[in-house]
Amino acid sequence: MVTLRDVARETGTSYATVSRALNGKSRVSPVTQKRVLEVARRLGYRPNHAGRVLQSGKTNTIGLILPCYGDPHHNEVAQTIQEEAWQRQHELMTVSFEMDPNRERTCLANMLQRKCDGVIAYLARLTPVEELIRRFWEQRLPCVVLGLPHDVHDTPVDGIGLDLVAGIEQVIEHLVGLGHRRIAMVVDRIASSGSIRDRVLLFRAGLRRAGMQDCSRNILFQPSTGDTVQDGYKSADRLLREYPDVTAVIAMDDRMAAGMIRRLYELGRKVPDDISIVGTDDMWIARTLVPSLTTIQFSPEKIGKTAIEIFFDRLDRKTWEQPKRIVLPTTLVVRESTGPAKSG
Amino acid sequence: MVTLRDVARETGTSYATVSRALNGKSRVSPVTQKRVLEVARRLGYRPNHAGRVLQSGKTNTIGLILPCYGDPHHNEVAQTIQEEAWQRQHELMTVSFEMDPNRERTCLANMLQRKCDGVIAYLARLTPVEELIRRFWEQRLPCVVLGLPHDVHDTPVDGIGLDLVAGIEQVIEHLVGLGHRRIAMVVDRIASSGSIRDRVLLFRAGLRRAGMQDCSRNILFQPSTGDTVQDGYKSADRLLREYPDVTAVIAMDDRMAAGMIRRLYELGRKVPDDISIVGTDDMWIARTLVPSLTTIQFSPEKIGKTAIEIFFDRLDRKTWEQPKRIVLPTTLVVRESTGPAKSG
DNA sequence: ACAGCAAGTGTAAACGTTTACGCATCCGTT
DNA sequence: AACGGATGCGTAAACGTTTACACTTGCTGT
Repeated sequence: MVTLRDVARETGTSYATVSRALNGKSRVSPVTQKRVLEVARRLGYRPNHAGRVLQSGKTNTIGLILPCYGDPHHNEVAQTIQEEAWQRQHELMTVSFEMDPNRERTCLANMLQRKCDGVIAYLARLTPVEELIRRFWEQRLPCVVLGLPHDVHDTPVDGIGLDLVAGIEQVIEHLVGLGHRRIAMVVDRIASSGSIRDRVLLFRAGLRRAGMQDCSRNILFQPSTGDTVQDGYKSADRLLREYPDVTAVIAMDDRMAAGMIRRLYELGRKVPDDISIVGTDDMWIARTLVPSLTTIQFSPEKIGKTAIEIFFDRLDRKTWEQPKRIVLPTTLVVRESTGPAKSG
Repeated sequence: MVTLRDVARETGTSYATVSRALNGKSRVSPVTQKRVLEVARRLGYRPNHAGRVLQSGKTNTIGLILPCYGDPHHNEVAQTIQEEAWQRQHELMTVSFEMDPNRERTCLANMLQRKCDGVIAYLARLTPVEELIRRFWEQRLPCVVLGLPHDVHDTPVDGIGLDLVAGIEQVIEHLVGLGHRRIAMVVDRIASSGSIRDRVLLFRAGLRRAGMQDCSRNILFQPSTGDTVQDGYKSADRLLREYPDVTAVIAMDDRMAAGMIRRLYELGRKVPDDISIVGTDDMWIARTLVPSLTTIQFSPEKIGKTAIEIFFDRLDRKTWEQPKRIVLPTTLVVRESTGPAKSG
């Protein structure tokens, strides 16, 4: 491994000068600088990250914590964040806890060891990691939680929520307008995102508000196999068996909807003629499926950009008085998978 | 920030003892250890990663470099790698260069600063980063390249390739057996994976071997929008216009195939009745689409596990004589998107 | 009773950087 | 001619760890 000292020896200067020449923050004579740069390149010098971090306290790295690789919506958010981070000369490093609460804790704890300057995270649930979250705040480390569930108004943490109230309201309105009266929601038992629990609650509230009874029975909990599509596939069978009179379904996300549509197709049920399906997240697949999916859209760009904004605001030590909470709007995108309720 | 010294002061010992107590590698009296652990917990001590790395030279982290978040196949591989890494007490940190050759270089260069113990990487092309790759080898840092293109037999690097020769052979055989004589391949102009170029070459060779003429015209290069599905969507229009007599298409990957199928559906063309489509990668979407996709399957588990195996083999300084190259088999999964060629 | 050994702990050095401080040197001004 | 300031660079300290080494105990075996 080539160090500053090696470069210094070869150049005939002190290693302080080499450091200065390479960083360009302090004054060095042009002649020396040129020589240093040349020697450094020739020797293949790379600054040691650990040494640099230890000294400067800055990693120039943002940690992104995801519940799983493979959620297209999260990936799109990651992409935006990556883009913004890159523009501000920061690196993005992503870790996934694969829906394992254990690993979720570990990931957060790891980040507290100063592996990065702060964190942006989708978390499954907040309460089990609240203590860790508090640490971030106390140590003045930026921590932005995405898809913030409603049950954590007291934890001191920045977050970006989604206006699910409005979103679900719109869906129900849309479906009711199409004549649907018996609507169900299909959900993974191990929810990938913290907001799933909220979705269930809000769905119930929405149904009640729309004047439908028997709301509590309208949630189909599908045991999770770890493969959301598969869960959707299986839930279609259960739906037909256990909720035979339902005419419209809201799926936890678009992957689940995709699995359901596939199974319904195999079983000879037509979407939306026999049953209407609404997805969530507006993943790329929603536009592509046949039929294309009616879905609740959250703008990944907006989420990513807002997250980065809050992050760098904190990083620049602006203020640490109050947690920032931003709620982003949702849009219902109507496509082919919803239609008039089957009469009868 | 709480350091070893803080804990030592509070415990009334030296910081060396604290370190020993916490790591448990050296002998400490049970009494002291217990007290140290308790104080450490009370103060909320977290070992500083940079300090630890600087001293020990070990990061216990594997770097995973991907061309983009959002490729489902890569994500599945990432998942397996994550799993294996976790079992061996290593963390996985993922970075994506979003198909930007510039960032690709930067990512690799960053990893050379010892941010992690080594790297597993999908690279777009090897030649532009060959110099960096060589550095890994020289510094005895594990570097496993996935989806290894065929043109880099001389670079000293470990790699896992896929038996595309056999894969494409099988596809052509399958299609020819169904009576197809005019087959095209559709490809992104900016290929996401290094092996795309190979796929094109091997496809041509395969056609030639199968006795078809005019092979050179059978590749449709679709300018990339960065959204592979969109590219597939657009390429369907071009295909019908520019290659009207083609009866079967091999798509660069399943997302592209999905886009094509969607567009063909909108244009009233039936798959596979009017045109057969073959995908690549066997992403989750392949099983879910209507019609489900005939596709070339690479086992993500196998790729991930093999990569990890090679990685840790290197890490334990076994041998550094020769690059390891492993070629994994491919399987053709026949589903609904291919059928008999339309006669006439 | 004393050598020898093991267990437990403290001291100090190292890992590779950045940067405050201080010392030369050089130039321009009086 | 002498002085002041700017410029360039070397010295040293610091960041938080781990660990080799040495030192004190207390114990065993002769």
